[in-house]
Amino acid sequence: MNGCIIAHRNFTVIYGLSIRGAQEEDPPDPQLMRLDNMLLAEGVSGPEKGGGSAAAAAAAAASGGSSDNSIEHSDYRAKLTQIRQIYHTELEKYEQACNEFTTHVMNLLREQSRTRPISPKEIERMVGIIHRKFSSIQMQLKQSTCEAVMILRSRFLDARRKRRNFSKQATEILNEYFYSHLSNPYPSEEAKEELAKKCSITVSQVSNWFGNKRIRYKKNIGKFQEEANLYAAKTAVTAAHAVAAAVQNNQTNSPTTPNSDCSSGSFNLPNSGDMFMNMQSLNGDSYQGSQVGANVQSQVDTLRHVINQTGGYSDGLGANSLYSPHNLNANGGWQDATTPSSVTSPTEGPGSVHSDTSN
DNA sequence: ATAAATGATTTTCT
DNA sequence: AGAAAATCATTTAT
Repeated sequence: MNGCIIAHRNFTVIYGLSIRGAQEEDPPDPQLMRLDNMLLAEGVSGPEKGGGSAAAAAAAAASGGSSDNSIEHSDYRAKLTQIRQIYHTELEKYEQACNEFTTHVMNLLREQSRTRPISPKEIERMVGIIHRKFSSIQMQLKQSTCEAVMILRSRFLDARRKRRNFSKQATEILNEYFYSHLSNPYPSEEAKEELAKKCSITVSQVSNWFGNKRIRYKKNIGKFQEEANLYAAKTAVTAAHAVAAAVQNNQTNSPTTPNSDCSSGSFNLPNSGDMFMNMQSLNGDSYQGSQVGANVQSQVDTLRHVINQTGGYSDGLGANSLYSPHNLNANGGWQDATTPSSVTSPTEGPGSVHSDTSN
């Protein structure tokens, strides 16, 4: 009666068009087909799997110690076999009841046929009605079984339920990368692999982390200022060295370093982009131009925090870190530093600014 | 015990 | 495909 199909749309998507049955039902009910496919795929309605239940039960009953993966998996399998048993016994019961009922009705009709002529059409019609009724009951059984299996799956297979925080050093590494690439915190696939290796997590976990970090940083920048300063200071030394080296290398012609007053937060990406282009143009040799630009850009990011921090100087008193969301454009997205916004399609403008996150 | 932080998933948008 | 946004379920801090 309820909508297990609606509640778990994923499964309908998964099982909707997978297995082509050898026998096609006359009424090709798509819902019934989905249920059948799913039950088959989950091993509920498939072959009986002889020692499956015994093995699972034994494994489950073996030891109740650590919360390891194998224990949970066996537990899952035990419950699945339990569901399957219930399903099969119920199905058998329904089948038996159906047969008994039909024979009963047939007997009744036969008795009546003595007093009244009964056409075979009528008998057929009655049988059809009975079968339809019982098949609808069967479908309800299948549906509730599907629901149970899905609940079981979500109970055991949802990674959200066994989430563990990353190690301290892993978050350290990730934060370092994030805040030193604050203007464009989108690590490439290679960078993601590198980070995953360093943190001993998977690449998709790195992607998850950056997705969460970006959205949460953007949503409440004030909450992350402390952290930003901390990690900027942490990489300050190396960043300073690198920038110094880069500047020295590029100062063959002394670009007079105008160093516009971008002290209190008006440090926008367009500036960085110009800087990058200038350097590229005056560098002469265009090789690795993008790389140098990116490096300098990241250094600028880290240095910005250092400047803000050292500018405050009074470390016990003011602590008024008041720099603005420099890296975010008006729409609330990170500005793309790599694509210099070519003139081809200026379709989007600063339309609606409704970003007032006051929680 | 409740709120905040956090990792993972799902949905929506591009 | 990949990211943003919303949401979920757990861990951690208060």
